Amino acid sequence: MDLVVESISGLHRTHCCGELGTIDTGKEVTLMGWVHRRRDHGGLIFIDLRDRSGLVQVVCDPEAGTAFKKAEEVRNEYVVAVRGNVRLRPEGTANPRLATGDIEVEARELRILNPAKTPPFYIEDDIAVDEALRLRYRYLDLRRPEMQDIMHLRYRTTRAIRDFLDGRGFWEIETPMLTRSTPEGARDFLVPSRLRPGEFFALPQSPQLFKQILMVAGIERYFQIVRCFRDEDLRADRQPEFTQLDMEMSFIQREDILNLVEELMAYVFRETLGVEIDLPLPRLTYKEAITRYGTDKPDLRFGLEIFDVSDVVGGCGFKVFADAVAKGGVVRGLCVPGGAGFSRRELDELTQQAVTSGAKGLAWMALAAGEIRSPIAKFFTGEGLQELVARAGGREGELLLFVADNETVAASVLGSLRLELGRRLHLYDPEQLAFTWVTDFPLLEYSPEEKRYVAVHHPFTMPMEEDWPLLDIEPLKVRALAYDLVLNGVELGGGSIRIHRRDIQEKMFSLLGFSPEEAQEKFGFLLEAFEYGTPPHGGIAFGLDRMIMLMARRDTIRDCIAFPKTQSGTCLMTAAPSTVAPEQLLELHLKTTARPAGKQYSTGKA
RNA sequence: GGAGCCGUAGUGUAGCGGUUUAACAUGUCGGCCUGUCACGCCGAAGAUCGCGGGUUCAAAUCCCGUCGGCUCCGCCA
Repeated sequence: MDLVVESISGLHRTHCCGELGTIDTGKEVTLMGWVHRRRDHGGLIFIDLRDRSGLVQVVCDPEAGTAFKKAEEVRNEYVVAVRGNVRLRPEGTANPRLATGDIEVEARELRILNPAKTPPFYIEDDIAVDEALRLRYRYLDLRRPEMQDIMHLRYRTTRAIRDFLDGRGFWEIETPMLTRSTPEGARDFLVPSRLRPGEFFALPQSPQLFKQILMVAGIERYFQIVRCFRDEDLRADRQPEFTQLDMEMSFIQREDILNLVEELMAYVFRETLGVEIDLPLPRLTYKEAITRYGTDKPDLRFGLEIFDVSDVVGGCGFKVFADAVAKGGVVRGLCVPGGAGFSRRELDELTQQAVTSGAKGLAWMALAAGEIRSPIAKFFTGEGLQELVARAGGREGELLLFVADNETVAASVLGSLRLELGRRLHLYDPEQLAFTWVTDFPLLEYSPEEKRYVAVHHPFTMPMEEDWPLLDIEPLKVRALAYDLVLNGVELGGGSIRIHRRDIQEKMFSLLGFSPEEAQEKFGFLLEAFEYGTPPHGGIAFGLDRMIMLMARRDTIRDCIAFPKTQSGTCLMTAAPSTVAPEQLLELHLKTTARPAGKQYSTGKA
């Protein structure tokens, strides 16, 4: 029998598959969806019909006539309409693993609305399939329930954000996608102007300048859920286009923003996940975070804090430690529970990781029963050893790890070891949500490449008032009114109180090495706006994709974006980017110096 | 720009110099089957081992290059 594709006409969907239950017994329903699976018993055919809401079993009996005939033709992922009656399943055939497992739909009419090719992978959760294939066939990947759940979670999250902010008097305002390239920050994506030969727009890295100008404009409370673009290399949690929740408020101070954001987070997590977040959220200063956790985005799901023994090893017999302290560095370490039992190989791996992240070496002491095993124990007196162990807080069965270096290196090495050990030793509950604020970031850091100071946050960040006197003396010691929100070791977002005073802004530019002319050239429109009555203001921006990633417990934001790019910045479904017709380039007054050679985006198979 | 891992029927894997006509599972196709739900049973088809070059009597297997995917460093105010 030739496959007959039929019209939807005359049929109206009455229910969704997943919402049917025993309460619907006896009703005539019309369902539309995809054939999830077909079980053909020769004289009886079962079809699991799937739509966005779930699955329901459809039974086709030979007595149903043409419906049975058509059920024989149907294959996986065919799009069909079924009209029939809901009935309780016969005694003993209910399926408790299926939400609709107590009932089934007895097909009276079956229409094949569209056939389908056999998909390259299963349309179900937990598939083990090459991600490239999923991206090539993203529309099939997105049919899988777990992906639909994430897309739905994302929608529910943005809806909750809008609800909350609307209730707090925020207005959502759109800002341009075609804007001006600005210095500082990431590499811009450029868009050539056809009407202005040789000139370019840039896609926004964030709406930063526009939202500040909206404050000058008297909007007072602005937010936007907005696409941002940064032409930098990709990571599991970084895409060239990503979505920010961007906010800005006038007439507020830091506390106002932190409090508001905490309530926002509590609201969103309650509404979407049903999770209660304890407020207020913990706060760490940047300095505390670096000292205790070795990073400015600490994972507070577990302790394993860094200790400092610099003052007790100053004059010790172990030259590596003593020299580090003498040169103004530090000796810090970790006290690893259960680590005394680590094998030689495990210690080598940790050492390797320490070296990879910048350490010159890793010293260790295993606090075994009644003895201390350590290659460096011999450099210490018995008393010195006791003091060291005591200061590290080491107890029997534990392993002490030491890094001696300058403060920056020691922090980053121990920070990465801490994370690795946390993972290895299962020191935390993966289900836990540990938020923390990190505040008081430095205003500036020195860039050896550019041989000048650069803004840690951005050039419009307000220095803390009590540090203003340091601006001229020790700029690197100036703290900023900048803050990050961190969740489980992931930077969710960051913001600052902005400079609204001209004199401070000028000081900032001069510290960054901009002459007044350069500042005018680069940010003139903003500076001009600031001359017309700028309210004190500040704001914050969140990476929505990362937030969804953590809420959905995924390892990459690619799973939280409907159509993401690969690590090399391409789209495997559309094969973007691509070459364009020579006429297009001509219109844009462009000539390329390169020609992409033998580009191939298929997965290698036809 | 750099480091590492991966690439074998549609899919997931095995094979890692020679008893291989490249194996297994699953999917696909055909037949049988009236209570299955990862249905079952029988049968069949399906792979230029990502691509190019080299070493060798002999390469899926070793080497080099290249393309693609992933992780990380640099980069990401």
